[in-house]
Amino acid sequence: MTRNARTYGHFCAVARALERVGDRWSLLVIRDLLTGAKRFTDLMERLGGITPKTLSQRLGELDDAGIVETDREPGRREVWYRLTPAGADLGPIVDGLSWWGLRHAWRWPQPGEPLHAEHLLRSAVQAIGLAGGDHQPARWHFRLDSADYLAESDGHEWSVTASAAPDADAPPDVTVTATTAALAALIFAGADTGVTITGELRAVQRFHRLIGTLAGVTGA
Amino acid sequence: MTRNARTYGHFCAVARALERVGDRWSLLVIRDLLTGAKRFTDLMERLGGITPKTLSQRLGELDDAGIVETDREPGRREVWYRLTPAGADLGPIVDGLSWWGLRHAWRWPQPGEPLHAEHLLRSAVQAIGLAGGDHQPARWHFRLDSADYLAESDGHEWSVTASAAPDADAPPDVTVTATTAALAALIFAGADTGVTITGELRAVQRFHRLIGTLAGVTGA
DNA sequence: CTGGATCCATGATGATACTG
DNA sequence: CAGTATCATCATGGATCCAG
Repeated sequence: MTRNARTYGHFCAVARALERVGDRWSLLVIRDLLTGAKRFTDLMERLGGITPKTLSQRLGELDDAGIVETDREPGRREVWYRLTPAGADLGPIVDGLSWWGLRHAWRWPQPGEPLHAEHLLRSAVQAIGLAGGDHQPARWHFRLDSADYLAESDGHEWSVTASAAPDADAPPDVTVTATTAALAALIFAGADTGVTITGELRAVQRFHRLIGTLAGVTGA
Repeated sequence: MTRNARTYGHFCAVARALERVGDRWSLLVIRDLLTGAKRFTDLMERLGGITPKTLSQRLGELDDAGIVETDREPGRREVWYRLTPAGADLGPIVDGLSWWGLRHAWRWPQPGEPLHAEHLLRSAVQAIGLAGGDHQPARWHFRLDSADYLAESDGHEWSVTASAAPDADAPPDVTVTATTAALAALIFAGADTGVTITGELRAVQRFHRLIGTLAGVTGA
C-alpha cells in the first residue's frame, strides 16, 4: 500500500488540511465528487490526464483520510465513490478556488483542451454568484451530451448535481438541451445555435439574463 | 529558470486556480504572507522543513503568477515579499482550509513539532469564529517570544497581523505577554502560568471566555 | 467492459553544502 | 541575508497489461 504520509511538521490547521487534500489531483477528485457519487471510470473521464495509478492512489488516500467512502457491494461490478460529510465540508474551499480562478486565473480554452459539462456548469453558476445574481431560487435542468445535470439556487447559494434525472415532484423552471460545446458557445459568445431552452417565458428570460454574466466577469 | 508550467488541461476555474497555488508549499507561503510582508529568512523560519531551493522556486512562481510582489531596493540587502491584491484574495481559501483542518484534521502537536506564534494565533481566532464568537469588535495585542502580533475582529471577521507594534492611535483592548509555548498551554490546557494579560477587567474577561473555545472545538 | 496493477521514464522535491 | 549548486530520493506521467 505504502500510502503517502508526508507531513509538513507544522502545528497549524492549514498545514494539517493540506496534508490531506494538498496533493496534486486531490482537490480535483473532490471537485468531481461534489456533484454526486461516481465510479472509477466516471472520474477518469472527467479528470482528463490523470493516470489510473494516480487516481487509485488518491482515492485510497482520501478514503484513509475519511473524505471519501468506497461503496463495494458483493455481486456488483461497479465500485462507487462518494464524499463523506467531512468531504462535503470541502465544498466551500472548492467554490473559493473556483471564485479565485474565475477572477484571477482565467484563460480561454486551449486548443484540444477537453470541456466537461460539469466543469462548465460550475463555472457558470460561480460567475452568476460573482456577478451578484438576483437572489431568487432557481432550478435549471440541463441535458448535455445525453447526460442530466441540475443547477439550483436556494436564493443564496448555487449548486450543481450530476446524473439528476428530472424529478416529477420538483419540476425545473427551465430545461436546457444542447451539446456541451453548444452551451459553451452560448455562455461565452452569446450564440444560441443548437441550444433548446424550454420553460415559462419569465423563467427563460431570467435564465438568459443570468447566464450572460460569465462573459462579463472574465472579460473584466 | 525552467519554471513549473505543469497544467491540468481542464477548462475549469478550479483547475486553473490549482495550477497557480496547488503545488506543495505554495499555500503555506501564502498563509505566512497573509499576516504581512516578510523576508526570505522570515519565511524559512516559519515554513520549517522547506528547503531554500524550494522556497526560492515557489516565490518565483507566485511572483510570475501575480500573487506575490518582490520588493528589492538598490543598496539594501533585504528583499521583502508581499502579497498582491490577487494574492490577498486567497485569504478566504486559506481561512477555509484552516476551518476545515480544525474541524476534520486536528492532531495534537507531535514530539519535536515546532510551534510558531503566527500559526497558533491563526488557529485560535479561527476557533473563536468556529465556536460562534460574540460578534463584537476586538483588538488584542500579543507579545510572544519578543515579537509583536495583532489579532483583531471587526465584529464579523478575525484577522492576524505580524510585526504590529502597538499603535498609540488605536490602543488594544488587551495586551498578552508570554512565550508561544505558554500561550499554547493556556489555550489548550487552560494553564495561565507565564502569561500576563493586561487591560480593562471586562476586556480581559472576554478574552478568557473567547480563547477558551479552542479546546472545546478540537475536543469535539 | 470496469477497475484497477505493473513497469519504466521523467520531473519534482528533499538534504546538505556552499557563495555573492 | 538571500539565495545557488549538487546529489539523492520520491512522486507523478505514460504505456501496457491483467483479473473479475
